[in-house]
This record gives sequence, structure tokens and C-alpha cells, in this order.
Amino acid sequence: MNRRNTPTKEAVLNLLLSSRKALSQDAIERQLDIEINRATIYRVLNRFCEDDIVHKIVAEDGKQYFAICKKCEDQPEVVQHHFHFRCLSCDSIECLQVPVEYSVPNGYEVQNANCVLTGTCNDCS
Amino acid sequence: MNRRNTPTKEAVLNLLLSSRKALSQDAIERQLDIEINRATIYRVLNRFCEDDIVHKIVAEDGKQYFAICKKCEDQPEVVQHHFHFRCLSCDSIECLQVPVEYSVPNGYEVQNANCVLTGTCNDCS
DNA sequence: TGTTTTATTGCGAATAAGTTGCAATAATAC
DNA sequence: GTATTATTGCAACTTATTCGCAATAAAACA
Ligand SMILES: [Mn+2]
Ligand SMILES: [Mn+2]
Ligand SMILES: [Zn+2]
Ligand SMILES: [Zn+2]
Repeated sequence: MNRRNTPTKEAVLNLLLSSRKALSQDAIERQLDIEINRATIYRVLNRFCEDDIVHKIVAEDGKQYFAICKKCEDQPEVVQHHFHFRCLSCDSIECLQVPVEYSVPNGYEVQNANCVLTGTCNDCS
Repeated sequence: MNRRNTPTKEAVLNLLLSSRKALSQDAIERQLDIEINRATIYRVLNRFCEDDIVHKIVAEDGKQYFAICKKCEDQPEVVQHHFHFRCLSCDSIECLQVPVEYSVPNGYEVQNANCVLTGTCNDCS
């Protein structure tokens, strides 16, 4: 299943790269200068997830948001599980450079973490 | 907006009280012995949330799950923000007695936390 | 106990997010 | 240039949740 380069893919990727925020399909479609079909955007995003180029966050609004997995400058693995913050005022979601720390009962095996803090961000407070 | 006692309300509450898991509207409807309309179940649950009898968890499947806010035995405020665990094998969600610890950048104000760990639970591993 | 008030319910329709099948298009390899 | 097949657009579909509205029934009250 070899990947191909397409204008769509490039456009979505560039948008995510230039955005400080995690974006929903909806937001991506609106912010793109070219028109891309909804289903296509989802497919591109899901492919990015499979390829670990992007990670998906599900917020308490039940919607999916996507953000680049940036290796914050040098550290190759800051990408681990980190908190996300959703501002109720400006309705934006961003990755926090705050690792998720937890322990689980015996016999539990954690594969993934989806952690979203909600409140007011610095810009809005 | 005074609350009234109804069979529906009691039934849903009892089910949640007796369940070790967080339940979706779907699961509640299925597990109830009496028939209750979908919309009604949601309304009952949302009222419980308003009254802090129940808390809502949104999992990465985008669905809402509801669990009793039990004051784990004595401690009046174990109810705080805690992790939840979703087992991909038995597809169940439970509250973990594990508090969510985090720090946020200056100027950020956290009002709520929705944290779900995903993997395999003890029963399934 | 009968009457009034209004919270709660059921129903059907609406909304919204995300997915899927299929045929057409277009990267990429040959 | 031609063939292969990943990608796209479109429309239809699924699933979760909400909403308007009229009917029902708790609870307060006379
Ligand atoms: Mn992130
Ligand atoms: Mn919980
Ligand atoms: Zn904000
Ligand atoms: Zn399990």
C-alpha cells in the first residue's frame, strides 16, 4: 500500500504544520484555500495517523482533532502521551508539552491515552 | 427547576449504582428491565450530571459514558479528576482510583479533565 | 380529596460527525 | 507511453445525541 503525493495531502499537511492548534476536519476544510471533499480529508488524516505523522485527539465534544506529531525541537520522543488543552472560550485545542503520568492496577496494559483538559487558555484569561 | 422522582429516574440511578462500569445510553437501555425512551435516558443522565450525581466520560470512540460519582468509601473528595480505562477487548469503561496529575502553562485555568487510558484490562489480559 | 402547576416523558424529526461503496482520476512504476 | 492501483469526489449511510411539542403525571396546594 504505497503512498502517493497529491496536492490534497500536501495542503492538509502544510496546514497542520503551520497551525499551532489541533484541527478538526471541519476547521481544515474551512481553512484550506483549495476545495477538498470531506471524506477525502478524513481519509488523508487517517492515513497520516497510520503513518504516525499526525495524532488524533477526541475531545469531550466527541469530535476528532488532529495535530502534527512534532518532535519538539530535539527530543525525539516528546511525542509520547501528553495532555491536550481545550479552551472553552476560543474553542481551540492544543498539545501541551506536559506528559501524562499514571499508574494502573495490576494486569492492566495501557496502549494509548487520550487526555484533554478543559478550561480557559492564556489568551482568553 | 425542582426535580421530581420518577420510575425512570430510579431505574437508571439504580443501574448505575449497581454497575462497576461506566455505561452508555445504549447499554443502559439494553440493561434496563423497563422500557425507556432514548431521549429520556439522555435527559435523565444529563440531569444527573447537572446535579453532580453522575459524571460523564467521552471516550476515543466519541461516545458518552456515565458513571456514579462515588465518594470511594470515606474520602469525600476522591471524586476529583481521575483516569478512566477503556478495555478494547471487553469494550468496557471503568473509573480508576488514579488521580490525574498535571501542570499547565501560566495563565491557563483548568475546569475539567477528560482522561481515558485504552488497552487491555485485568480480566482480559 | 380534588385542582393546579409544571417537571418529565415519548415520539418523531433534526443535526452532526464520520464512514463506505463505487466509478472516475491521476501518481508512480515499468 | 502504458499499466497499475492509490487517491479522489460524490452520494448514501450509520450512529450518537439533541430538540420541539403535545401528553402525562409528580408534587404542591386549596
Ligand atoms: Mn497532541
Ligand atoms: Mn469516573
Ligand atoms: Zn482560548
Ligand atoms: Zn477487558
